[in-house]
Amino acid sequence: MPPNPAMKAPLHRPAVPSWAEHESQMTEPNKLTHHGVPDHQPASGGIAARARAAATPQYLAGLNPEQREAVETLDGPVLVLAGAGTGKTRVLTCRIAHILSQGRARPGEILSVTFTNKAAREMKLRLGHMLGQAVEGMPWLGTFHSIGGRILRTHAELVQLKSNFTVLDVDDQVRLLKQLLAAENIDDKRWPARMLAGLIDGWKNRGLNPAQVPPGEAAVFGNGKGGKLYASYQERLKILNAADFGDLLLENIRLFREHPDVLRQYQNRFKFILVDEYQDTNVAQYLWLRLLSQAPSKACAPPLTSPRLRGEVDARSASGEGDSRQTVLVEAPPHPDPLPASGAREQIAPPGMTPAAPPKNICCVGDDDQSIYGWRGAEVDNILRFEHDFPGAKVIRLERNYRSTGHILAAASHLIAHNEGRLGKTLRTEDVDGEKVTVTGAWDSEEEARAIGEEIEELQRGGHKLNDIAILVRASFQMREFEDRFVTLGLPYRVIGGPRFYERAEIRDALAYLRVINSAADDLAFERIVNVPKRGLGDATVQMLHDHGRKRRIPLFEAARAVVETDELKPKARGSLRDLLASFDRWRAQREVTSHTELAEIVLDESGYTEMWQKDRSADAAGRLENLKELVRSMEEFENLQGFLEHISLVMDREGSAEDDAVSLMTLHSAKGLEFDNVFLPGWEEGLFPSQRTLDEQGRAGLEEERRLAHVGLTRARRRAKLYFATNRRIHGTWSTTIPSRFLDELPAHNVEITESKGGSGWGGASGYGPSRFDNVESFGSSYATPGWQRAQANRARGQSGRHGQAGGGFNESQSPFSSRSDAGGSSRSKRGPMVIEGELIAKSTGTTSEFSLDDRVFHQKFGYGNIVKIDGNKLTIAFEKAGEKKVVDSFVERA
DNA sequence: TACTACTCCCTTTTT
DNA sequence: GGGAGTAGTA
Repeated sequence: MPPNPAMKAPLHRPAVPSWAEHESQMTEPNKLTHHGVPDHQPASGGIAARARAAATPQYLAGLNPEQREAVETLDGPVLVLAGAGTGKTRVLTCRIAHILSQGRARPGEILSVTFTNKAAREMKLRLGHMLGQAVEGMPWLGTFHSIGGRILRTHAELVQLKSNFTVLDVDDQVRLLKQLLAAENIDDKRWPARMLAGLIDGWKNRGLNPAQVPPGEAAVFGNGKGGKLYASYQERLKILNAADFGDLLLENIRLFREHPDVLRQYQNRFKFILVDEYQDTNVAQYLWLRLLSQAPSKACAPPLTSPRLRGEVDARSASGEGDSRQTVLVEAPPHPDPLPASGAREQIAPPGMTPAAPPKNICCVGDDDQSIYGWRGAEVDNILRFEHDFPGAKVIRLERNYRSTGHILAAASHLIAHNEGRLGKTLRTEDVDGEKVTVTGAWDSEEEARAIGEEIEELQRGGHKLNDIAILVRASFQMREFEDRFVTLGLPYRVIGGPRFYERAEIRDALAYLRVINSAADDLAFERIVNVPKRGLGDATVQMLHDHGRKRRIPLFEAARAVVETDELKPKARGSLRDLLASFDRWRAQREVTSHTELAEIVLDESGYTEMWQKDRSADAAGRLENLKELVRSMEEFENLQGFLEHISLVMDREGSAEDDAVSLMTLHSAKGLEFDNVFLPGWEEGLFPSQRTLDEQGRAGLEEERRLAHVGLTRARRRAKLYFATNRRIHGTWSTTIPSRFLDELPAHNVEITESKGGSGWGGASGYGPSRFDNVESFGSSYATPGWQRAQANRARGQSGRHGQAGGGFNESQSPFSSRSDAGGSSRSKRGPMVIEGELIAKSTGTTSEFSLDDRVFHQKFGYGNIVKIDGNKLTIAFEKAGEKKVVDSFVERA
């Protein structure tokens, strides 16, 4: 099964100016007529124009008045406050269609930015439906980072980079910082590189280069060396011809500031700017947008040499004078930071900006109530003060919700109304009231998972698709319990989020090989793979190469070349290093004559990398090999190695296949933008949700962000929203008693139903929900009628489990599908059911004997390889090489 | 150099 | 409870 079918289609192609050829066609009026977009006469008023006005174009037909206004208001700044489920993406795409069909701009003149590749892809897809192939020609529709990166590559020399610069991922970043810490003799125990990476990232998010970081802030790290480290990190990046994610924007801003002519070029190009999820923009993104959204300089002084504008930028980006922070617009929450909360913001957008340089046709779409990324630098403030920043802005509110039923919407609205820092929208629906939002208490988190599992099976029995069901958790550690439970039930599920494809070790290793081939100066890549697979080139060797490299100011690869000519290394190390260098020389030569995909295969093969995983006995080795194949496959999308590498780190992401019917399990954060008929929201407890840590660190602002998160969670639901809280939860390994979340109390009683859970024991009346006993337990028992049982049977027949064929089913005595006899209601929660009963059940239920025999070697998705030590019907006892001895039903293993 | 044993810490996550 | 990362030893 292809683990990742979605990967093939949506990868960006290298930014070839494919539109150039098409652009001329765009001037022909009728080019867009097919696919429903009406023809137009460019700008030539008269009869045609009136005719056009009379006939409502098809793409406008389905819009409500507010949406339509948002689409048709093309001139001047527009802020669209689009509540959850009000048709935000639709407005954005229609607006683009409108601009094009009105002949107001060509595709290459529209800048349209999103945060995620997924959102960009979605927009391209929808535009594709509206306009036909024309979207191929939306070259400037993409994420902030990919567009920033693209601009940066075109002008790389101006910011001391080469156009083939590498984009570093967090891992590379940390490794580089570790080296710098070592060079400065800073104890990386006390001052972890990861922390510094976080700080630098934060500074970059705020648009601060090393010189602009307020001294006080820079000093908190490494005994005052934080600023210096940031500076030397930036220097190192230039030497390595590399940029990190933050640089893609920050260096772009620098480019624009230092080269007004370049800026002007882009200002001239972009006639229209559209921004998705504006509430999530950080300061750097704001600055970047501000620069681009100035009218080109013909009417006024070049924007960035204008003292006023420079003042703005500097104020915004805190030039170290101490007055560095933007004030929080709507009533500053208690802030630990003692910075003066004065009018820094006031200088940012002096009202006088407009007359000389009217802002562009910029349209930002967002929802302040869905701002949930404050902790990583997003400034809700940006959206809260849009009208101030863009004088004359038109604000359009989309409040008609087309997603959820009345009760759900009322609950969500009532909840979010407890926030003070908001622009205020009231979502309304014409839908029926539907079912009330339910709140259910469970004795502990295990029982919560059991109860939700039950409800899901109930829904399934009622004909609901698993694809229409989602469980949204606050923190990812909550997922395990559900996974365990679903494995037990044999309920198919998929985890959304988690490590991205290109973050996986095997993918990064493979990429590192290719990076070294592409650029011998890529020290970080070289270091990553020099001893992977093991070649006897350990720390000592690498350290020596570093010393050499530093001394002579040459990259590690060159240093290695020099060192093998000496006898500084032991013969063994020297030999294997020489082999490695020779391999790279060979691969580089082959690059000229073979395709990049072929080359990748050759490299993975000859380096021994594939072999390393083939020999690996751990359970995920097979998946890793599969991922490597997928990587090679995905390379076909690109023209050459260079193009592939340029885009891979920005654009590669993983989409679980939506083909199989499965329950979705994800965090609330990753649920933003999605919707499901049935949404389960477990873990509504004080400390977990709202998160205690957020409360401690961010005070009321944090609480409000948590509340927005709750709002996001609720508004994901179309028909049913089911909240849960547990009285006892295991946090960091220890059980602690919890109280229901304050958010539950903030829900309107009228729209909420407190359901008596079916089992478990009391959660005190602390929340006002009253005591309840969970004593009706039998429903959790193993019933042959449950979908779970039937699925288990089916799985057995098919010989696979529910999770994308990845993490396997299988169980040991603590998580057997048949041992789930709840002993809830008591405080003693013995996890394991009586084995004897289990055995009987299995013997009775399956009746078959195993096709395996003693001592067979088998493979299990979750536990890896092992040998069968005991057979009991279809139940095998297997001694796994890594996981130890487990009891597993035979259908979960295959012969190795 | 490589493997094991111990310690530490423990939201959220995109690019 | 467990994963990751480090220190210590074969």
